[in-house]
Amino acid sequence: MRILLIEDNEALADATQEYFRQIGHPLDWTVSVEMAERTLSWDDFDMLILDINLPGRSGYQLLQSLRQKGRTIPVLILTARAEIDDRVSALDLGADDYLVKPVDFRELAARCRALLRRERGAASNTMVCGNLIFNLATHQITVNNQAVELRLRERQLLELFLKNLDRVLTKEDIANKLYTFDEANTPNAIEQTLTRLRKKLSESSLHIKTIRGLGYLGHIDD
Amino acid sequence: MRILLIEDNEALADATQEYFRQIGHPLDWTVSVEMAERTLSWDDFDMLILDINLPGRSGYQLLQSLRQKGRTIPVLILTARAEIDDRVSALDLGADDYLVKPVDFRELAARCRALLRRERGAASNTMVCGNLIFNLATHQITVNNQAVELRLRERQLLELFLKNLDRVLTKEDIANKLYTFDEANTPNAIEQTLTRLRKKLSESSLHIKTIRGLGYLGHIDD
DNA sequence: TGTTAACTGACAACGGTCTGACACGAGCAA
DNA sequence: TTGCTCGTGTCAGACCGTTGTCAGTTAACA
Repeated sequence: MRILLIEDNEALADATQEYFRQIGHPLDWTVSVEMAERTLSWDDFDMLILDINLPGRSGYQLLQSLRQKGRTIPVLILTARAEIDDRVSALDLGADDYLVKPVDFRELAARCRALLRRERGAASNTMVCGNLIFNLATHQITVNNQAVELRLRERQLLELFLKNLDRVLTKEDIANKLYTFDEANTPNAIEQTLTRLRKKLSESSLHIKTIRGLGYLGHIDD
Repeated sequence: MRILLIEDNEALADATQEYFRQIGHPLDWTVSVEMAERTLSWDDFDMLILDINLPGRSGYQLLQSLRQKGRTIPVLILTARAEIDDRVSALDLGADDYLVKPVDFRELAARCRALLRRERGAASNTMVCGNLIFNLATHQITVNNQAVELRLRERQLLELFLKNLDRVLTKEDIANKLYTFDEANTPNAIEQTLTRLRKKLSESSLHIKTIRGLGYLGHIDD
């Protein structure tokens, strides 16, 4: 669940990054449309938070060019109050939502969750896998109706496997989703987190299988 | 899926080789254009990563001569920031992509994957042969909708035969695709892997026929 | 039928993965 | 500041699966 923030105000960007880190969504940050385009050309994000007023090319131009290329990635626009009439054109250009500054981070996070949920085509905020229930909004996880306490990394990993059931995820895939650019780690960090997650989910019907030399496969197993 | 790196900086080459090994793409390395040409004349690679600034003949010359010979192999150029204006001419000369040093390995790997995918005919992410389906995205293989578990080498071999249906592959061809220089093996390693693959695919319509003294031929057979 | 290539069961070695122990930094309280 | 706790990454050694080798057998072709 990686998010890219395109925002030239460093203080705001820092605060946003920090908030999203705390709630468990790694968020990368670029200051300009040019940098964002470069990043998007090779890395894979689940959504964009895009400031409209940027030095150089404006956020609109980025949005427009993305949609012209047929990319459907969810985009949430940030706009200052003075630019509020822009919202119509923002939505017309293919933004999925917009938010007026100053932003309340909790609202921003909630709207992101909503967009990501819509993307998945899921109506509810919970993911279910056999006896395991994961509430994305409250971060509560239960196995057989018993609460299970997961740490941030474990939760991220679980969410990733639940979203990709019956699909092989390479360590690289996982690293790309869990870590931002400046958090490069040894592959062992993932193994370690996985060990911890497996231990905590030993009673659940989610089984994460190792495929040696390739990666991991999450599937239901009862 | 073999990649050749042409780079005179040993530290960088080592690190790249190590990273690619970890993500499962063996990578061979030569330090000069001359060596690369010799290697390319007798061995078969799926893509090149080419540094521009090399002692002796420059990377451009290699690229140019390859394209003049009509070779369409994907080439990704590495260039130092000072040479950034070169990118136009690099792309003009027939490079498929370029990257400015210092390189982020994840970006390098992602761009390589993108090129290889494009090469392979991006659209379809699955290869089908009768009742056998090989999903390149999820790495899952099914025969009659039953999952089949293959090991790394078996998967590589299967992919090779699927890409070369109705074409004879010599053992040497196969060795060239599966092994890097420093993994030289007896021909028996391939026979052994093939035995294992055939056993696991006994129910499938892919049949790998032995052509004594020549090699192997993969074809549909139902 | 003899010769040679290919096949395959058994086994060992290598290397990827797992996991306990520890290090380190952030957050917090005294 | 100091000291404590907690989360998470690193390290190193154990573990164990995959894969190459060996050797004996089978099949192909002259």
